[in-house]
This record gives sequence, C-alpha cells and structure tokens, in this order.
Amino acid sequence: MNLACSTCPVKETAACAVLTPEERDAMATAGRTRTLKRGEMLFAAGDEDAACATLLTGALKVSAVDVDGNEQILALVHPAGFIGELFAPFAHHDVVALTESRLCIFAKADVERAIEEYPALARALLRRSQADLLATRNLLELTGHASAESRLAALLHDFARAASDSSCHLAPRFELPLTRGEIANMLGLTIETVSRKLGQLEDMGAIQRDGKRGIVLRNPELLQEMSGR
Amino acid sequence: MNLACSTCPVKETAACAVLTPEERDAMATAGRTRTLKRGEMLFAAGDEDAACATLLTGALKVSAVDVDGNEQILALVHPAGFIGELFAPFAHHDVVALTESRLCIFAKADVERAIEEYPALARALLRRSQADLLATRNLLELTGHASAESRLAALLHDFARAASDSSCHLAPRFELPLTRGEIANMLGLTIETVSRKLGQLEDMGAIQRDGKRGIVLRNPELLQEMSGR
DNA sequence: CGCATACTTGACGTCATTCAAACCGTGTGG
DNA sequence: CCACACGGTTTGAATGACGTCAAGTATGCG
Repeated sequence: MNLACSTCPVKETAACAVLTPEERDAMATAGRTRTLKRGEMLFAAGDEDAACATLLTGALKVSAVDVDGNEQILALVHPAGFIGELFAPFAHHDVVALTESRLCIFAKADVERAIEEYPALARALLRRSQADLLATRNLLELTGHASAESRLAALLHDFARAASDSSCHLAPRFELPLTRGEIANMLGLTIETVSRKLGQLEDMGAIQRDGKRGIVLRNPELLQEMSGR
Repeated sequence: MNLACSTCPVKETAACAVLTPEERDAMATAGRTRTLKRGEMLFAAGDEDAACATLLTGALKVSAVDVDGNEQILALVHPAGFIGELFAPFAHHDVVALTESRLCIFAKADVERAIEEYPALARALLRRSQADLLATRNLLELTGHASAESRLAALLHDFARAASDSSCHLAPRFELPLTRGEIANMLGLTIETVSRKLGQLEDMGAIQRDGKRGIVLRNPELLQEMSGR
C-alpha cells in the first residue's frame, strides 16, 4: 500500500513532520503502510532485516524474553512513536502489536540514507530517542525500589494521562491497553499480584474496575500519593 | 581551561570524532574541560542550565532520588560517553562522579547550535543515544524478573567485560567501580543482600573477593550461568 | 454446549528486607 | 603509640511482601 502523508493522523507530530513537503514525498516513495492485528509481531529479537517504522494508530510493546520464556515489557509505543534500532546489525527486542495498529514502514537502509540527506530528520530522531531514553529510565526507576502497590498506582496514573488528550490532565476513565499478564511483565510482578493489588486499590477507593479492562478513577490524588510521585 | 583536542584520550571514539579538524576546533572554543572528584556532582535533577559533556576519563553515575531519599542508579557513563538531555528544559536526573573524572563541557545552547550546523554530530549523538537506550533497557530487563543472585552475577559479568579492553573478552580481575550501596541502588536491592550474595558467589567458587573492591573471576562460565544468559 | 483464554481468590512457602550488632581499615587527636 | 570515631562492610535473626501452586469464576468463540 502506498503512502498518503496528507491523510496521515500523526503528520504533525511524527518525526517526518520536520521534513519539507517535497522531502516527505521523496521518503513516501520508499515506505509503505502496514496493519498489524493484536498479537502480531513487527519483528523479533535477532532479526537482521528489522525494519523501521512510525506508529500511526494503535499501540505496540517492545519486549524481551529471558532464558526460561518469561517476557519482560521494556517499553510501550504510542502513535507518532518511532521504532527501529538504526545502528544495530540486528534487533535486540521483539516488537508486537497490543491492539490493531497501523504503521508506516521503511527499510533500515532507507532511513539511514534519509538521515544523511535530511539533517532535520536526524535531529528529530535524536529528540525522540532521548525521550524514549527518559521514558525507559522512568520505568527503571519505578521497578527498581517501589512496592507492587506503588508500581501499579504509578502505571495506572501514567495510563490515565496517556488516555487524556492533554498530557497534563488525567482521563477520568480509560481502558487498560494491557492484559494483567502484560502489566505484570512490565512491572516485574506476577499476574496474581497485579490482580490482588488492583483489588486493594479498588477496596481503598482509589479506582473502580469496570469490566476486565476498564478503570474508573475514583480518587486520583490517592493514586498519585501511593505511586510515590 | 582551554581544550586541546589533539591530546584528548577519546578523540577517536567520542561523538566529536565525526567532525573535521576545523569543525572540532570551532567547537573547542565553546567548550572547556573540568575535573570532578569522587562524589562531586556535575548537575542535579531540576537544574535548568545543566550542561552537556563528553567524559574523557573516569566514570559517572546517572541517578534519581525518590521521595524518601533512596537513590536509584539509572546508568553508568564510561569514557567517550555523552551526558546531557538536549531537548529538555531541565535535567531529570543527578549526574555524579564515581571516581576522579575529566570532562569536556559545553553549554546546552552551544551543542544545540552545533547539531544544527554539523549534521554528522547529530547523527553521532543519535547513535550514542540509541546505545544508551539499549543499555538502559538491558538494565531494566535485569532488574525486572531476576533473582538477587542473577542480577549480581550479571552485573559482575558486565563489569568484567567493561574492564577488559576488548568488549568480547572478560578481565580475569577487576576493581568494582561502585560501593556496595551503589551496587544495591543500581540493582534494586539492599546493601546487606548484595554483601550476602557476594559471599555466596564466593562460597560456590564463581568469584573471589580481593579487598573491598577487587574481584577475581574464578569461574566465569558459572557466573554467566547464574546470570541467566 | 464445550472449550479456551483471561481473570480472581485462597493457602502456603520463600526470598529479600529490616533491624541490630559486630567488624575492619583509615585517619585524627591525645 | 594507642584510643577512638567513622564509613563501608559483613553477619545474624525475625518479619513480611511477593511468588507459587491450586481452584474456581467470568467471558467469548467455534
């Protein structure tokens, strides 16, 4: 499928937004869009020809699997996010769709050529990479010392912020993008602990579960309190 | 102190290595070198005028302190490493010297100007940023699921590799760059647990402690085995 | 309906933390 | 030279948070 940047939902926020229309058109001829269904993999750890991509809609997870088959989620990717380890000979992690997702895909070589040709693109990707680094370090900080309760509270708080359109405001209600198992894998907990702590957060009036995936914020301050800010 | 790139110990590996001699000289006029003693801070979380820097010699830690004063080490910086959150209005983390360190410091604004002017520099910093991202994700993976023993074994293995000149070979003996407390803060453990597990690793013949900081590898395979990789 | 997948709940065990005390090398002052 | 304090480290015993194992409960789908 060919690219139609004019109708792109993230044309103002994605990395390619820094390009001139002509430059973007030139890139568009190299790329293509692809749709992934929930659970479908973009590429796996070890792939030598792992592509690069900008996420248009949906959500992805970046994860690693250790020796005994446990998955650890390292990052979530939201629309306008960029995927791809540009200077590595092979991918280090799996990238899998959490929900049905549309992506704008480029061969790694094409992106490498583009950052040589369009300095603004290199800067935009640098900016994104630094943001990803910060997000990963925040997750590291969270999983380092905090209790199961704090981790979960912090994650819910993050999700509530991600679900609202303004990044400084919380959505009063949202759907969890992850299963219990995925939350557990992300926070370094077990599925049972996540379930129990969700129950406790509900008991103490911080949240209310609404179906399997729905979360209603009952007391956002309390939630933030428990996350250890 | 003025810059003398010709005698720079990392002139071939640091980000500025991609610049032409003329470009490097131009940057040199904007920067200066600085020496930090062990424990001295380059900048603190929240600083608005946090500088950027390339590490010449020594070692740094990047760390965050949570509400109740616990430090969490998020990354170590080795010579040729680059420090600085380019697009953030203020620093998110503390940066502190682990050993006496020499740095090459630039104002953030100067670096921002330089990456506009020298596209190769932007690409070099992108490469470094992606490498930092990978390192942080590896640490996240480690602290996520693994037992205290695995974390420690993996960290020692990493240090042994960092201490040897070739990155695919292990140094048979090395000095820990961190105190017990810092190791604990890095791995999300307590100082007592680190001490105990070190004792156990010694008892089972994987390593031998040599003074407070020295580590001799007795059985590198066993160490790798236990690190779960 | 039957089966699969995701989630919840309970009882029990384990590993890391916590609290406490002792240890060791080093520098300081008497 | 010794006494002493101090930071970093080691070690022990008790506690508790989270994991493990094992049922049991929705929800959806062929």
